[in-house]
Amino acid sequence: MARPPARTPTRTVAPGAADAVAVATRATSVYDQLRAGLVAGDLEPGSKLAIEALAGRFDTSATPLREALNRLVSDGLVERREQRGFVVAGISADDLAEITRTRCWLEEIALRESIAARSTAWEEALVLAHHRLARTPRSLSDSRFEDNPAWEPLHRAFHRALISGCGSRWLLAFCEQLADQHHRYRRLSAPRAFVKRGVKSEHQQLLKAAIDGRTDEAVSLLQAHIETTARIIRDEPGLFGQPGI
Amino acid sequence: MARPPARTPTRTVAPGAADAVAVATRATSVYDQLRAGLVAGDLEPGSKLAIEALAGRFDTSATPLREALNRLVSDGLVERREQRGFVVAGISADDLAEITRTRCWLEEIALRESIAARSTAWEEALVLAHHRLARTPRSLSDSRFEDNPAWEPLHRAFHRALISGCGSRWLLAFCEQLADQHHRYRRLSAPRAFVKRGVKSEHQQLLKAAIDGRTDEAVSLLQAHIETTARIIRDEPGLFGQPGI
DNA sequence: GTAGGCAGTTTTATATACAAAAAAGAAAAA
DNA sequence: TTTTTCTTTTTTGTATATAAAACTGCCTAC
Repeated sequence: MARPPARTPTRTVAPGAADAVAVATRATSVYDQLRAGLVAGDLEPGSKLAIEALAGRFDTSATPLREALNRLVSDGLVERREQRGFVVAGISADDLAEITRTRCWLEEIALRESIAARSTAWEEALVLAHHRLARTPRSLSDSRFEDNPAWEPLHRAFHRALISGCGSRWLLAFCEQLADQHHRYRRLSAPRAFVKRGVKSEHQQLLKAAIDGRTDEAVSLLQAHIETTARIIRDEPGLFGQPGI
Repeated sequence: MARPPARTPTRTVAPGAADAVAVATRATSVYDQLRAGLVAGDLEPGSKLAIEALAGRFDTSATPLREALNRLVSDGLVERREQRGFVVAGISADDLAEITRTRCWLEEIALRESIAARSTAWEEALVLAHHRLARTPRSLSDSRFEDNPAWEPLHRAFHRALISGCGSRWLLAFCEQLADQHHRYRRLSAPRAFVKRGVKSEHQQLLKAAIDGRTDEAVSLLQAHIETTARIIRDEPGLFGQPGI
């Protein structure tokens, strides 16, 4: 499921105000870490998530670990096998296609609504997010691809900014969930593949179209952006089923 | 969140096949029961979900109960207050409006895709679902409204059948989640209000339009259906904030 | 050689025990 | 009376212990 629209901010530590916000609970901390690892594709799909082993790894006990795993099931990152524990969610070409299609549908609506309701604050936040993304190199090295860990969060922030004005926390949560899924597929497919396309220019055009209120064009660009990424993942040899023998 | 697309069937008991399906775990059983109660509006929004009390009520211990609550948070039916336990998810006019809007958006897509991809199997399942719904009275009594518990599951099944051909388990899961939310609002607003409108005829028209492939018309009818229900809930006096004093 | 079954081991799911944080209440100060 | 501070109680969150289910490997029967 998508986790529900974040009524409670995900932040777990007080920002420094007088009114102390509760400190992160152990289950939440494990959830965050495991989630990050799953989205980053660190764990192989279908592999077992043994309670004891993980409890040791995160220096905690079974109870908070099970809670974290239960939450991750709702995120679609973990599968629960009743009486048989938990495994990392599986992947398939079909699933990727469904995620892609659904994401295109949902982000189209969200983007249209965002643009229709556009405000100065939204535009400014968008420009800012784009600026931060644009000045951050995708790769740490010029000659070969070496993932810049700072890039992805900014990329996500830009896409979030695009649709943030849609007026539905539910829709935003759904989009976020689908984006997480996409991200996982991307990381699983080619952890170190070099991006050959002009992602930078794609973002640039998208920004302009959105700001200028050219809705249809912005939507086309966004969908093309999503679909291109998905295609690259899909065509990666050896990701699904039989490796490219 | 939406819970993820149901890869594992929600059914928890073997359907009778030779290959025994794992029996429901305690956490799952509690989850199912609590969920039913929440969706049925049995618990007041914002009220505390005390672990001990609930554990006693369901004749189990804290661990499975906490797991169930964690899952319900992802469904948006329960809120987690870090270090302060769990409460029944709150309601508000704004939230209802967002749910309604989002549901209209998503079900429009799902219905369009379903109709575009329509098959004999889909049509027949739809007709069947409608037949079962149509022959089931909304109220057990003719003179005054007395909820017929058999009606709602059939209603849900009909709506699910409408969009079931959309080709995205993700989208279906999102729609399901939003429908659950709507259902909860409906039950909270007027547990015993008499329905004055021609729901039956609305369904009839919707069925015809869908089967005949009149997509735009079917979408309009579906959205009107959703919005009418939402309006009735919203206008119910005393649901949100200050009661209608 | 393969299928079926039976002990032993491992792992899951649940119950219980315990530490720490929050809530409630009582007493003192403004 | 209202506010504040300190204790007491309650409840949450976590660790550990235990029962039950699933896996493993070996043995037997066909």
